[in-house]
Amino acid sequence: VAAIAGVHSGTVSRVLTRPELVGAETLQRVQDAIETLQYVPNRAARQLAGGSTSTIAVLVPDIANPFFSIIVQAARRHAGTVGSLVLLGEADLDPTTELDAVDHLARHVDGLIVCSPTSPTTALAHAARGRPMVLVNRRARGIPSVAANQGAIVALAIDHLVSLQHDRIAVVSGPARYWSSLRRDRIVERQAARGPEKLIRITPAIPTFAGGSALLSRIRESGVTAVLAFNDIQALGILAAASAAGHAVPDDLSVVGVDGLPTGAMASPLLTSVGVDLEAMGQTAADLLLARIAGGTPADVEIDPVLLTRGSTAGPGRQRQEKSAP
Amino acid sequence: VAAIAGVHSGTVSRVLTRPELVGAETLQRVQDAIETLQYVPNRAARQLAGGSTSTIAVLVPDIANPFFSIIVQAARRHAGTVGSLVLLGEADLDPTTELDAVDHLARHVDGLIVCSPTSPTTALAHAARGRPMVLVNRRARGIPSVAANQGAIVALAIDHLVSLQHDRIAVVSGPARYWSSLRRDRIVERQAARGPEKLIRITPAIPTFAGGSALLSRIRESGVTAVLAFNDIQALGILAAASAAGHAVPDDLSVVGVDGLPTGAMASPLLTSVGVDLEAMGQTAADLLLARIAGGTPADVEIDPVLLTRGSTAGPGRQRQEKSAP
DNA sequence: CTGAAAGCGCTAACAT
DNA sequence: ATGTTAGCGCTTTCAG
Repeated sequence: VAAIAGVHSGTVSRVLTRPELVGAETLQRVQDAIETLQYVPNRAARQLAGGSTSTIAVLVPDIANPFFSIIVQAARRHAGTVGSLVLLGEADLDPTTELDAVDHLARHVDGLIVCSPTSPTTALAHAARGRPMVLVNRRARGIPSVAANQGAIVALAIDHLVSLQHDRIAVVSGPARYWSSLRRDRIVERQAARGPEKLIRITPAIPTFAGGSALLSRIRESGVTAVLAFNDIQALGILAAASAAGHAVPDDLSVVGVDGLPTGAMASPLLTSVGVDLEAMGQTAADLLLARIAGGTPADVEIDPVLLTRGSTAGPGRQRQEKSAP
Repeated sequence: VAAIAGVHSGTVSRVLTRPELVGAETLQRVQDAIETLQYVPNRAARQLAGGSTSTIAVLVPDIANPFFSIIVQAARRHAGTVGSLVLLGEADLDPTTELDAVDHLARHVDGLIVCSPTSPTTALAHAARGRPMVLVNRRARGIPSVAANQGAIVALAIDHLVSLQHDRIAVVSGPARYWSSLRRDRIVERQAARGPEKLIRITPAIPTFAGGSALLSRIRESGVTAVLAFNDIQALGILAAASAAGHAVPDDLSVVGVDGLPTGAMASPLLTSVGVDLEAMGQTAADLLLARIAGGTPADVEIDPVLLTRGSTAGPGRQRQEKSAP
């Protein structure tokens, strides 16, 4: 490129990184050469010379989980629009693996997005070696983050159930490892002390399909007419167990999930869920990271959920009423 | 490292890449130094100097699709065991995007795994710039590949339905862009000419939930008692539409999916499916690629499916019989 | 078997 | 505004 544009390689570099420092005519000539040569700069050389790698890392606990794969997709797409590649890391919900992964990935990228981290924030920051980082589903001072508004999630779900006349509602906790889970717990606790409805906390529970299924008996024993699961997958487990046990949903039991995953709309009955815009989360995370890499100041974004009213919720005791009606 | 082990940097490099060329005592000394310093070589410098990047790329049409996210997970894990990082690419089911992605990714990796490619093989190979590549769900001469055994998938599904006494079966095609879809079409065609059962081909069809739902009327009109969908998601769409239309599954209609995705086990009724071990596919793809990078010869692996008999299939006309019983 | 030296392609200071 | 120079951290000849 330098040769055919008749300039020095240093000038080509400037055209690529700080075009405002280059004369208009030269700029044009170099850009033409780049175009005709289909020239693409070498990232390895760039990184080595102290420039940017145009690569970010996205670290998730489990890429096979649709919750994360949707976030990764959105983040990758957004990063791609500015020419960044993405390195994918997995942490397996293990703090040590997570720190190792951050430490390892940080060496090769301009910045990283860490989803649902389980290690202490300080350890994370240390492992990132000063690289810009944004946290998804966790807030920490000094580090930009994007998280679902847990307060609104609980409020939307409980309000919906209460408006349906439920007054005893089971609320299932999530893994203690997740900040979002802990935060939701606190909110539920506060709400339990305040609202007229009775909130029965169910914990510990595993937020998987099997974990949800295993919960059914405890839910029934607690005498509730409705349950707010930790997430959609767990809610589907409850749904399946209920149907297997001959309990009608929503007539005997209303079930509300969280996240609004596509799979919830494939169940029967269709799962009522508090939907979180995961694409927005992923895209926002990428946005925040790119801004931070560009030297911007950290920001914390909260994603507001929306209620997806579907078939798994209804008023309590509909069946009982029908049965007692002669 | 070179300093504290008292050797030249070139020797450190040899220890890392071809330890057999180094004296036993020196080797030990350098390895100790590496250990105490927690030294990790710089990939950018390595690549620049002509060495390996210890990075591979995995390209999928859509990472939010569980089919691919499971493959990616398995491939990434396997690559991770030998210290390789993975760059994630998405092709959006568009041949041009796909070629661009391959071309772009190939510059930065030791090799690539391309899942369900839609571009011509020669174009793919060209875009890969001579980098080792393995294809998933597509066979091409000269390029290693791993694919599900489509013949066995069709055989398993049809045999199952025939053994249940179905003799008119709808078979739904997949996207013409997919090699696997075309291949399955050919196999179905051959089977249609041979078997005693009547196979009604339904095409074109979109392998999504909505695509499946939209198919219900055509399926009913064809007068079949069972349907083999292109994949699980589409099958779930058929299931949902059937239930919405008041048709009982499996009594009025048996439905068989393909892939054995977890979500199929969360539906109601549980989806009968021809399961493909996607983890094995991902791991095998990584295996083949690493072997190829190491200079091995290309190989083609076929993954054999297993039938997951669940609730969405039964003998035909069960309901009719019951109704005509009295 | 190991040290020495060249250079991968780029960026960032410095010089003009 | 552009050319020049000196590396970035490694691998790879080539000597010894």
